[in-house]
Amino acid sequence: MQERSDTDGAERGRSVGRPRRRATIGDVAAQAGVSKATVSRVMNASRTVDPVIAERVRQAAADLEYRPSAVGRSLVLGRTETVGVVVPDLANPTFQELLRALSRAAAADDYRLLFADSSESPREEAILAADLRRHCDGVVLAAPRLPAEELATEVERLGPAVLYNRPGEPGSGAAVDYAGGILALARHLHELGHRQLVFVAGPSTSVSNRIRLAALREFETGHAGVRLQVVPGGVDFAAGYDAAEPVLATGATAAVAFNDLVAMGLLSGVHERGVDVPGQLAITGFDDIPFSGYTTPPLTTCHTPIEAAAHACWAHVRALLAGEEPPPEVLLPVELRVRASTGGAAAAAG
Amino acid sequence: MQERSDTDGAERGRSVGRPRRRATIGDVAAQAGVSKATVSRVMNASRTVDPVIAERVRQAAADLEYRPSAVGRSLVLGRTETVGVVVPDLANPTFQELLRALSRAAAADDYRLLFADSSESPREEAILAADLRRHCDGVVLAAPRLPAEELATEVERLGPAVLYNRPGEPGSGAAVDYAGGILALARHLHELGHRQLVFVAGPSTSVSNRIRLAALREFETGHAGVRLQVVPGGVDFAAGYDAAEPVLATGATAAVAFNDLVAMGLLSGVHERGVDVPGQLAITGFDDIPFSGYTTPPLTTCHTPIEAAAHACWAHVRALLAGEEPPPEVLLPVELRVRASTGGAAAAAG
DNA sequence: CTGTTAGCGCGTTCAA
DNA sequence: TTGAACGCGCTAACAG
Repeated sequence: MQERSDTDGAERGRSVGRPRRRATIGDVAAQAGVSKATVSRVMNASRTVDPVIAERVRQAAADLEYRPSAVGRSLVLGRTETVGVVVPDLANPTFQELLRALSRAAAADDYRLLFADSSESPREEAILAADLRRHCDGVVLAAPRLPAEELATEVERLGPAVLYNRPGEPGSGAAVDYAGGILALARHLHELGHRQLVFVAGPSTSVSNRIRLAALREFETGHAGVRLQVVPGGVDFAAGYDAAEPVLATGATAAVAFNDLVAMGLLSGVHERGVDVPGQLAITGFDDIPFSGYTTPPLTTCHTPIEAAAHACWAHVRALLAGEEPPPEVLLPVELRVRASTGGAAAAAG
Repeated sequence: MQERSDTDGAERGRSVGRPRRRATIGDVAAQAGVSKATVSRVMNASRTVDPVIAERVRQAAADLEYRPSAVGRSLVLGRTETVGVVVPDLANPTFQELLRALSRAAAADDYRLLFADSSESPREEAILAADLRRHCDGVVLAAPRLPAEELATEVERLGPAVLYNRPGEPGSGAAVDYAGGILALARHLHELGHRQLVFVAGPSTSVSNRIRLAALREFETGHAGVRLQVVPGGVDFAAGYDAAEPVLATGATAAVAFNDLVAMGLLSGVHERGVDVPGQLAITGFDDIPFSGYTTPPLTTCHTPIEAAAHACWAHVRALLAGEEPPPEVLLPVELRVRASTGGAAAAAG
């Protein structure tokens, strides 16, 4: 009656803890009656081994549930077959897609990915990258927030390092054509008759934010009658939501948001204030995240080919790891997606 | 004039390729005029070392840009301080949040995460988990799709392995209370007068799908007059969108979707057919992903505490790695979020 | 075709 | 307090 449930505890411990030592190559060698070198050859599918012995080794490995240690292998080979990835914010669907696509590309070459999220902090970014790098063969820095000179130093120090969305900087693998995309959006709004524009900015640490802003300023100077104002924003839904009041205060008829998340937040914020979109305010986003087609109204935005970006970055990584000359930076073309948040579809039809 | 741009090529190669060998502990030892053991002690902040010598070592390390190799360290320590994570589909915001939170929890303990996406394939899942496991100290399997027996075998084989959303199975670290959540949704719909329900199912490989369905069936038997139908769905937006026709064909007045993504797709699909939500069809989701509050109408759903899930799973991992008895499985409470897609808010007010 | 040997980079005994 | 020696698990040279 007062017997403690030792059985339970033991069973549970056994099934989860597995205190028993994992088999090593030596154990398998002993069990199969061969040398470690032979086991190694069998495990690496070297053809220069007697089929009978090979089978014996495989049997021993199976019996002992032998799993070659990647650490031992990495040490002698001098490579881990692992690459690190640092993103500024995994909450952004853009970086999710990048991570996913990168992971698949890496897997196709029998590589794995170490992951880290810097939470938009440039300091964290450098620290995380250096930490990951110690454990793997190279790193991909997605839209790093570090200033150009520091970043160049980091890239140099890190060794194989590839940048995404840092066009023109050393180590750049691929970058979205933000200038082209923003110009397409601006032209689209201009054609619809908008002259008072407001840019809901991203973080000042974001290079792509500066590119967007510069493109808009250029558009402003190049088109008489166009006036551009700027309100601070951020990277996420909340930033856009909070920008609703400042945006409306500018009196602009069209808002260009840093990205789709900001645009969606702005949409929500102005809706609550009874503002009609696109009637009183047209809104555009950037990225064409999966949800942007299903807001109310659906969002006019720029589609960015993330999968192509991931493949370009991986090709760059792969070349560096192979000691080859990396391919030139890829400038990823964007595609305007006109939806109802600018009333563009109706205008185009009419 | 015809001079080739060798300078360019060389500079580029230098800044990216870094052919020169990375410094090892031996190099630092030689440079500082001490033994490798002393360098090791300094790098690991052992207090038993002369401050003057320690400083000399640090200087040498800085000069040589020495980065201790994690591989060498892992080999001798017998641990990598890395843990693997396998998710069925990173396109789902739920798993993004889990990965993010898990990553932060791991980082707090100076661990890193290896990442893999199984694309909903049970086979891939086992392969990826085994592969990751060779490179690290343990794995977290998020909502694995493997059947119970095979999964139990895998968990046993993998060694430190923790499951998310496989309640009651060996290795389970945390699981969302889907039964409780689905019942809350069903009761909510029942109170609003709905009797004809339709469940837009998830993948048959998903245990949490079976839990949802079982809970709904139980609700059906326990409440006279309630009729439950089931249509096949899936995990994403497209699955919900494609289910619009079958759902409408059932004649049900309320649809319970597998998750928020499916609910959003369904919403979009029935909208296109001119169906009023919630007037002609009430719709509920599950997970309360960030976008669910901003659809039109906003989605009634169940909020799941992903961060708590991640922390529970990490606590489990941490205990296993320390050789301690893991904490008991955590059943994560869900919270009903009533929004306009069921008209619940208005009904509650009226 | 197989075994022996050496060593990848590091932390940790044990002596001095 | 420091250094020499050893070994973690594995693969690559070389010899047989």
